[in-house]
Amino acid sequence: MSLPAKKYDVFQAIADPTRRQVLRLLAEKELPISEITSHFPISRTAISKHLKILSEAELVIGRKVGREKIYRLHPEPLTELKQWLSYYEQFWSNKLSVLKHVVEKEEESGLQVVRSKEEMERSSGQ
Amino acid sequence: MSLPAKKYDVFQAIADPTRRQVLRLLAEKELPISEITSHFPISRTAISKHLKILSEAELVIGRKVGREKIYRLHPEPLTELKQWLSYYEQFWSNKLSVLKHVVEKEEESGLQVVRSKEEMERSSGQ
DNA sequence: TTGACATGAAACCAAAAGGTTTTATATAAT
DNA sequence: ATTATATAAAACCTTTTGGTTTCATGTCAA
Repeated sequence: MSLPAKKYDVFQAIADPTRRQVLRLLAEKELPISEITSHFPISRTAISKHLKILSEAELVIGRKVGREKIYRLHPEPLTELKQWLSYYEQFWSNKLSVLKHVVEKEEESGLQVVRSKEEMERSSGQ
Repeated sequence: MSLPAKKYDVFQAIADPTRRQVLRLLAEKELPISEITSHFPISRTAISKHLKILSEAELVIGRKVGREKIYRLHPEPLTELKQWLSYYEQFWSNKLSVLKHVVEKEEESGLQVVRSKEEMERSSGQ
């Protein structure tokens, strides 16, 4: 009896450039489907499908108002992305973080680490 | 004449769960294709294709050593993802950032903003 | 109440994605 | 020299994706 099993996760949802643009739009303000569509060269139906996918990923929330369906941004699921990313941050970002890991390994191995001020500055440059 | 025009960008590259797992593996240490494959239930050829996609997105780098091709993580392109994400951080995360924007708007409009210490603390709670 | 508007839903389509199997080629080991 | 290993490349297959067109339905306005 597994859970509903969302068909679209955040990673898939943001993989498409059109959907990313839609998110940007909705970040400005909530909009009905027709208005969203007016920003794109594709059909209203296509946009509707993108919205359904974003909706399944819970990146947007739609509510019906009269004959319109108004969507707004719901950014919370992006935290999952952020967490995923955070794992890799240790590997790139500034050279300092690389140094940090070298140091941690050296500390684990019981070595004493001494670096000069000059070395620090060389390492932290972009 | 336009640039090479990468077929796969970071967003697409990380959309697939298998590719995300491959990245995780390579974060531990560099590995030849056959070893990577041994961690998955799919064929070596399939893994090879995933690696090609990751390679196009420049998330991994492969070098030939003897008859093996050894891949290692190259996380730099993830900065693009981070930048993309950073735009949305203002919208979710802590309530404080929401407050921050309210304040900015109020400041724009020339209003003076005064909040109590208690209000600050209430707003910053997870 | 009769259109016009906004969306929903279904049927359809071509291309891309994610696999497989088969065949070829270079390198290593015996 | 021969065989085993590691990968590359090509052909093929099925499902998913991103789009379209067409038709149905609910709501607003005249």
